[in-house]
Amino acid sequence: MEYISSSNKNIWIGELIKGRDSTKKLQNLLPRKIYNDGVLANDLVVKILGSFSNTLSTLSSLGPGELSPVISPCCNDRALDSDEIEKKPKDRRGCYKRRKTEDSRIKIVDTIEDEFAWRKYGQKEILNAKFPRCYFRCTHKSEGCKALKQVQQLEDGSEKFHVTYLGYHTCQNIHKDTQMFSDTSALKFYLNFKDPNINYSSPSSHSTITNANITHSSEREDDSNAQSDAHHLATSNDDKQSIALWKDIIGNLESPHEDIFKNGISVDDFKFDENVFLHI
DNA sequence: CCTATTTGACCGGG
DNA sequence: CCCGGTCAAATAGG
Repeated sequence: MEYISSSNKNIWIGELIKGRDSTKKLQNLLPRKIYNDGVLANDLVVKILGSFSNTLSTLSSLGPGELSPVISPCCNDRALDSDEIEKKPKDRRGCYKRRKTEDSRIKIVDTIEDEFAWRKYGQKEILNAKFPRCYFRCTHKSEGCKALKQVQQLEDGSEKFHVTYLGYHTCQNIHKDTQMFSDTSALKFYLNFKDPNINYSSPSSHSTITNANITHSSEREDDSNAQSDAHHLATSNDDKQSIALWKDIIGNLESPHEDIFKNGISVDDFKFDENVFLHI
């Protein structure tokens, strides 16, 4: 297996960013509601974006020499001596990489419900915040889907929630069909939020949000996720421009920079998340 | 049995 | 070392 060098890595990242940005432009060019064999064109674009984003975030977090199969130290079943008590907590050092904060979409909504199925994996008290922050990951993580979601209730008494989406869904069957909560109180009970009537000392809640798109949507949940409303921006469908973008994207994938693959890495070494180009 | 949630421990960036 | 993000054992519930 080939090792990654820092120069190679930058080339890879550059190519991926070009592909991702072209895909975003293409998404804005796509007319709404293009179906082919029941597949919505924008859904495909979203999946492509997801693959770009996930690959970029994975690649960005890798250091030199980490391209080959990543084996975390904690996952090595080092031989446990018999005198090593089983209750000893595991050494989890190096177990997880923190994800870059890029590609986050922030929304202010009045329900944490959206069309995706999420599984809660954590909750934290945040310093100087009245309400805890809840952490969710996609239910289909086992399929390799890296989408995450963070939820925190606003402190302005508006009963709204600050939701941050991180990463994109790459899973199949991403749309869930049922509503989990019928009303806000059940939802708040579920989230285990503190009683908003109690006075907690909370300094000026500054809202400096960087590196993210902010969307205020007070109406319904149907645009609570960037993946479903991104094509709102679609205005023109300039076919020539569209074709050029496709060529740009596919070209990036099929004939990558010579330097990338000259060291014995072949395209066969890559396994794409989905066969997104089959229908195109 | 299985899957989902809870919750304190753990990790790592700043 | 602090704080926020994640892990994973214990627990809940179908």
